Amino acid sequence: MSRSVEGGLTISAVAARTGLSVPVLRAWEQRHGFPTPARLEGGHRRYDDEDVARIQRVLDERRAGRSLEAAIDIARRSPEVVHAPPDARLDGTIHAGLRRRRPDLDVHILSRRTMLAISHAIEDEALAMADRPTITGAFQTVEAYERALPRWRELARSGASTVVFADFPRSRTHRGVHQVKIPAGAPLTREWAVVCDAPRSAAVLAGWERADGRFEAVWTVEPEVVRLATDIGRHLAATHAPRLAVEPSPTTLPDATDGLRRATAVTNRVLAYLDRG
Amino acid sequence: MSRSVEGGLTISAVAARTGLSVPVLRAWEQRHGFPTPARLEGGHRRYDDEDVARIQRVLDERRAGRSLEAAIDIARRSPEVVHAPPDARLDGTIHAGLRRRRPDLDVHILSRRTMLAISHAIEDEALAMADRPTITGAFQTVEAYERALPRWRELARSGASTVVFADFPRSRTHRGVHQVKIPAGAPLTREWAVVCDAPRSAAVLAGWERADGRFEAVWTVEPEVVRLATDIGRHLAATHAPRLAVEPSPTTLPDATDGLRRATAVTNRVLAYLDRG
DNA sequence: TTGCTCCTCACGTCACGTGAGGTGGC
DNA sequence: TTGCTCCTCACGTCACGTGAGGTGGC
Repeated sequence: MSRSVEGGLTISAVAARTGLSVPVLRAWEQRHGFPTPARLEGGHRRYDDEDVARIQRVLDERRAGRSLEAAIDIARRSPEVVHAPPDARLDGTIHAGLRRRRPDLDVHILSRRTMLAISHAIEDEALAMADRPTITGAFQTVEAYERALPRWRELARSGASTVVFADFPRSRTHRGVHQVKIPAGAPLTREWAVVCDAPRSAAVLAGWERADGRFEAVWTVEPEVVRLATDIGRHLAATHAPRLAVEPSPTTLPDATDGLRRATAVTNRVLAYLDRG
Repeated sequence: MSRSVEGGLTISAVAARTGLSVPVLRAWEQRHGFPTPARLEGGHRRYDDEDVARIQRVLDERRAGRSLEAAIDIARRSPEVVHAPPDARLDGTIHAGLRRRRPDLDVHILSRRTMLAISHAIEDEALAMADRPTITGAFQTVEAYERALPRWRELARSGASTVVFADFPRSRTHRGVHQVKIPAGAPLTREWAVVCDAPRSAAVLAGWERADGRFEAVWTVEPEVVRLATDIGRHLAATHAPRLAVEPSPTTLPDATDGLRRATAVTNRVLAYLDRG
């Protein structure tokens, strides 16, 4: 667990947080050239958080029956997550936090109507799968939250943990929902986000409202991004409402192999909503 | 290659068409219980086309670095493809052929506007990936085809093979595009379909127009379904224009592991079109 | 009948984690 | 100094394909 003066992680620190043994880390490097940590002058390895994230990815793929070689190949190609320390000014919203760490995500300009369709699609999918999702929502105003309330009551009932942001008069936990008050003028006043983090129904939509009323948004079902969004939401809740006992993020990552089904399912729900309205 | 009187495939026939050896087929069955062919009274195995399709799926997953056990698990869970002989009356359109063989596909009622958005999204993705797609399109009328012509010229240039159905005056191959004349009154006069079959940009949309002007449609990026749609398209072309020298379907299946990226990419393109219009 | 298929037993190779054993930097 | 890390060499197990060897149904 010790961090060296130079800021890198020792091999035993990486072993501890990945569950691998020290010899395995060395064997992987020798046999597959992965990971390739920095070296001190004396030859000692120093890993960074990026290495750890990629190792976790390898372990996910191995659990899904992939050979070590194939899993490493996939982890190597997976986009880089920027590990920056949380910064209240830079990560004021889920959207901003995602974009800062995942510059590869495509951003889309979406109308309010489309935002609503995607939000409903994600919520429906979570309700349909009923796999105890960890739910996060950013609503701008209490009125917006109240319009969503019937659905969100149901979500909270079926879910493991629910956090919502809006301009509540004060932060509190009500009927199992952690309501976080957005301070006046905070970036969160412009955020519209829905995050569902569960093994079989993971999806995230996060956007901010521009002056013209349209939204700059990202959405995806990638497990790593969904988890990142959940983490950012937890962090924001802890910042703005430190006294709420918000549960930590789930320990297991959503199922990557199920992503195709989820993406198609969510999309079809979105299309149905847009086509109907 | 020999089919027995009972209609099943012998072990050597299956070996020949999958590329596996006969001992391997027996070893898989003994060690993993897959496949489990029917047995003649004397104990000889008899496989069916479904077994062959699932074996192909296992081989795809193995190529993607999956262990034999994991690959078999996936193939076991993959939905059944109904192997029915092609029937001109029942498979008069790509949509009908897909639904007959894949009853598990979700059907959606979509407006003309949404159909157009999905079609454009699939075409854009094929152009963006530029991985020599095999393209199939059903346009109802020559006017509809002509509206799409600029895009489809470009698709045909970048693609390996292009087939389009419309009420052309006659079937012919023009500038590398196989134009198939739809006979008056054929079910194809109501079909709207776009199929892009390529390793990294596979997707299919297939719908038929109802009396109210809306479409009953399926869309997906699943490799097996895309390939099925291409096959049905080839078969329809051969039926309606036997003299055109239409190339056979590609030999390699689209990349299953890339499905998530494709699904998200196509969806985002669809949303962009819908939001814009 | 010929050639195919049945079965069991066993082997060979490769992937991958683990451990020993002696060394030097942190 | 203590404990950690370095390295190489090697082993053990498991997954998986292949082959032999004798048999009986197609």
